[in-house]
Amino acid sequence: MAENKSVSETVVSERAQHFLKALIDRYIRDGQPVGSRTLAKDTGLDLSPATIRNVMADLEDLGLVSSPHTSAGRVPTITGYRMFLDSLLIVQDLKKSEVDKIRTELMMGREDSSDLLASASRLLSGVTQMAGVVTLPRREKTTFRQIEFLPLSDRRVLAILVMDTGEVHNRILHTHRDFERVELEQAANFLNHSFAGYEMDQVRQRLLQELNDARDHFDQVMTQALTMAGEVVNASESKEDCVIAGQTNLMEFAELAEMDQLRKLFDAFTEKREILHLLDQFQNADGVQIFIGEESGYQLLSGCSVVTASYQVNEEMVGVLGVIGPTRMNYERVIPVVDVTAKILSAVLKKH
Amino acid sequence: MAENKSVSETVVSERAQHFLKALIDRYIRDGQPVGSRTLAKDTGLDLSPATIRNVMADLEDLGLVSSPHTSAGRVPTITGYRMFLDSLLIVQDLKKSEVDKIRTELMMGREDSSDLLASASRLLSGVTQMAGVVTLPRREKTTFRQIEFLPLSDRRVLAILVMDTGEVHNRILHTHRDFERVELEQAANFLNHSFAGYEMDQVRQRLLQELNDARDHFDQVMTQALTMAGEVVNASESKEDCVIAGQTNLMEFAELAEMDQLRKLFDAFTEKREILHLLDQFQNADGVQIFIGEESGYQLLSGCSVVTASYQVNEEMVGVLGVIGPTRMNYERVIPVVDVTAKILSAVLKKH
DNA sequence: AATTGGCACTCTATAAGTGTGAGTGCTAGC
DNA sequence: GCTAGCACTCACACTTATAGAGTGCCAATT
Repeated sequence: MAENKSVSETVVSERAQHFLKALIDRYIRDGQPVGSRTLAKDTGLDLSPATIRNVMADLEDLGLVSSPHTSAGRVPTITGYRMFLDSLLIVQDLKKSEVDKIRTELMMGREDSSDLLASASRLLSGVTQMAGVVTLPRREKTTFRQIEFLPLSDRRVLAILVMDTGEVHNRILHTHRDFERVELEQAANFLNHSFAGYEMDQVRQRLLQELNDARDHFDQVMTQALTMAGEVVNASESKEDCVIAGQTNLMEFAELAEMDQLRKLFDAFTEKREILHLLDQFQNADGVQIFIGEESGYQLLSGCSVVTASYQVNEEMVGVLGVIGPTRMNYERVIPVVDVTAKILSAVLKKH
Repeated sequence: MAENKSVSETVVSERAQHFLKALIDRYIRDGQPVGSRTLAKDTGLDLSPATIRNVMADLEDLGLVSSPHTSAGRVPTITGYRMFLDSLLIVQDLKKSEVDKIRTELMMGREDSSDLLASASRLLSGVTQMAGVVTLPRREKTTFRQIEFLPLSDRRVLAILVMDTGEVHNRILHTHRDFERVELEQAANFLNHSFAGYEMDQVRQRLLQELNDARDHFDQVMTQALTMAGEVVNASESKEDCVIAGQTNLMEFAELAEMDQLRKLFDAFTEKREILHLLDQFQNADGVQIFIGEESGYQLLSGCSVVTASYQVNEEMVGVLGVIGPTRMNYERVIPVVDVTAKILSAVLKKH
């Protein structure tokens, strides 16, 4: 029995792991440092507090738990959480009734796909009581379905771009002369034939090529059409890229009580860039990913965790959805919720 | 000199008013109860604290100021604020440079009118360091310009509604059969001829009439067209109706430090209904309106004030814009900012 | 060798007491 | 009508005391 506690190998005895899990479970429950007495009662094993203390000391040496001060209980560290998440946590499936609730909620007559994503976000936040977030399908991965131009008055043209996800973008373009309806229709026809079914980044590239060609041939109409198309494609690019819901839920958590941090977080939610950047990393990961705020120096998210899963359209992962909440969150519940939501969302998006 | 202090008439002596103004100015400055000594120094008059105390006692009897506890200075009451705002406050015009800043900011190449409103909201919040809010033009007041239908695949039609404000709404409709492009064009043509230039509530009414007529004549195509139009018109109705920016600025204010209240406020911002209802009251008021949170039992806004002005399109007041912040705000500055922004926004909207 | 009881020690959180300063109200005098 | 003076009040900051939770370590037990 001369195993574990070996030099620098992070081998943690079976029993110690059990205690770590018990501690984290408890800490997640009531958010206060867990003492040896409490823990002794929590685990099924009939051990005295003193024994637990010894084990805790070992865990502390390994950097898995720490105490805020000498006479307080123990609190999991980031690495403690990591171990918990990676190997200790066993998530069971969501209850059928809950799955159904999510499904009906998402099915409910959403016509527009951006409505759908927004309601997925709201759903996530509602079910978990934390902040829900859904990235819109990445432009590069979505495919072009259709473009149309409508003449308005006074040298203005309304350009409409439809993606295969059902997203619609429109933009009013100012042109240097009036266009006839037929002209615009022709232009749209051409563009639709050339580009339908291509992914947006290909579309953008080919748009440029064709534009050069058309210029070379002094083809005015075509040049104009391509320019207009380029404009609306680029505009669709810069649109807001994720939907966040239920931010205010985060105000309830004691660990985020500091106005200052909370404000920074909320500002990031409005700005969205950073959040998006963060989520994009998980774009191509399979299954549920968990990210603990401190892990990557994002001090913005210190005290927070992000639980994500990506969703698909046409077998291709196009977006990420998830939940942002305090690191001390109920993962057992949140993980399956995120997982199921991603799957259902993919299913709903597919058949539309 | 047996004037003021008369029975129930709220006659406040010239001098007392002067002190009230000085007190509020000071209170707005540093947010703490103002004592007689401080006030004595603040006013130009060379009076002793004791004299001031007497006057303050009078003001307190009139309910214009109050002290949090016996040995604290005085704080304005709601009625005190009201008097201050109604008759004591003199706002001077904004500096030319600031006006220019607002103008350029709003002019800056916004194509889309909803972009424009959003950036007005951001502008308001940026300049005042509080929350900015702009209601979208009221549907009933905006006029119908154009509607178009585009055939998508699989019995779906994209309906596009353009208003005279430049707003564009679109919606994917599911129909019970496929439509030819020409059919849809005819339908759109008809609708455009019949409704262009009418206000949206008229459009909705007449849509219903025509629908009945068409049903009576068993005119299938027309019925379908009118139904589709009705659908997109109604959808445009239910869209989110105001743009709020810079909410997080409110987190800085000590009087809103209570998480609980702040959360309710933020929730109201996301929900928007209540805010909208509040702002709609000022729709037709001329010039800058100021609303003190407590005044109307909206406990949601207790501790807050709302400064608004309405903006116009085609000589008609269609929307409201303004700023939400703590009652203890710098009105001298905020009022002209709101005023000017409303005027410039109207101007920008006009010539588009 | 693992477990346990006992004990001294540490540190927090809470309450209770203490001064100090800002500010008031009142009264008498200018 | 204004002011100086004075007694009084109250919040706030500071100190001190106390209780409680929990630890670490050691010696005893199994």
